[in-house]
Amino acid sequence: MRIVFMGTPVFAVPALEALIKTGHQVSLVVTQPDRPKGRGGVLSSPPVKDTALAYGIPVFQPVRLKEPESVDRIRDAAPEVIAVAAYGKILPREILSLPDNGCINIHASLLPKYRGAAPIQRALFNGEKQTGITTMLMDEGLDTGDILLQKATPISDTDNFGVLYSRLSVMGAELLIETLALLEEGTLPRRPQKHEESGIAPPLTQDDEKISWVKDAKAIRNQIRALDPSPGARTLLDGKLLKIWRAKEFPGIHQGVPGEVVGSNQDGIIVRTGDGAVLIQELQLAGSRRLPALVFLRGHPLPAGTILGK
RNA sequence: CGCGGGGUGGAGCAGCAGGUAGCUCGUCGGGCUCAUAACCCGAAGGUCGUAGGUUCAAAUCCUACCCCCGCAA
Repeated sequence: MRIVFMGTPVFAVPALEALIKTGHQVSLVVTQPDRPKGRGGVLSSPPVKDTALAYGIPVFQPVRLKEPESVDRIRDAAPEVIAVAAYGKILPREILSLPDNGCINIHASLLPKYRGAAPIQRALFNGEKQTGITTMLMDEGLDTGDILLQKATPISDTDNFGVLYSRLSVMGAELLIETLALLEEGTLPRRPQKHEESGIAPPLTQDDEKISWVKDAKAIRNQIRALDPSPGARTLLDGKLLKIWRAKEFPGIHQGVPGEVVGSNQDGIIVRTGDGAVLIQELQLAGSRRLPALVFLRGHPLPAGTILGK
């Protein structure tokens, strides 16, 4: 089919590549404008743009989608369907109504749960046992469109944000291809969401990154892995920023107050929480790199009684 | 020129009011132990990111550059 693809971060790259390799005609790639990134604010292009250019596909980076010029540019690409993956903006009605077959979005959750910007992180935060990918026919709401296809994946103990993100990214690409195949066959199912069962996955804030040691061990551990490898769960050591990258629950500890280092073993540093304890296995002090706990301890002794978070 | 921290033996750190470097771990050799991620004794290993400069003398002061990292966007 002739397709306009809209997407921005690395999550969307496998989907774009899958479209190309499956033989669809991607006539235009729409992505966010280049933005200053990182130290020094160097202008950098979205991953999807780099991919599109590598395949010689025209790229369009509108500041405002609603502008008539933006709409015209996309209309000129004559899409039979618009495929959207983590584009980063709500699509206005003008765009939604352009293709005959509508706009199909890849969303990284089993809708109607976890609508919104951070479905993967929120699912991890909440300790979900599974999540998945939904393709849906977009409407003007926030991830409220009719569901086309869904595919679930279990969340394992070793999954963190990075791992789950890339897994879902690939799953999303596969499900998009499948969705388009059924669309072409005319056998694509479609069902409205059960809105009464919906839930929102709002973007992460700095508060979400801060570890509250009075929470229970399981919640803290889930928070830590929801933020690995970016942006990291943070606490303080001696007033300095300390990021905790990897931890697990450590049962059998009853002494100490929340946030107190109660000891260490060959596997990590044991910290008391509001309920139970966690074993910190990987961490990073501001200015330094992330280190396995034991290596960290060589240069930064953490005697029992040290209180994290201040 | 967005703000800031840092580059020291294999690893993580200290030393930085200037006088050729120290700690923990690891490595190698030896000892002790039923045993050990334990302990004891000994050893190897560093042109202190790079290039200049100041000085009788620089890891320690100055300049430029490279690289790593945190924040903010």
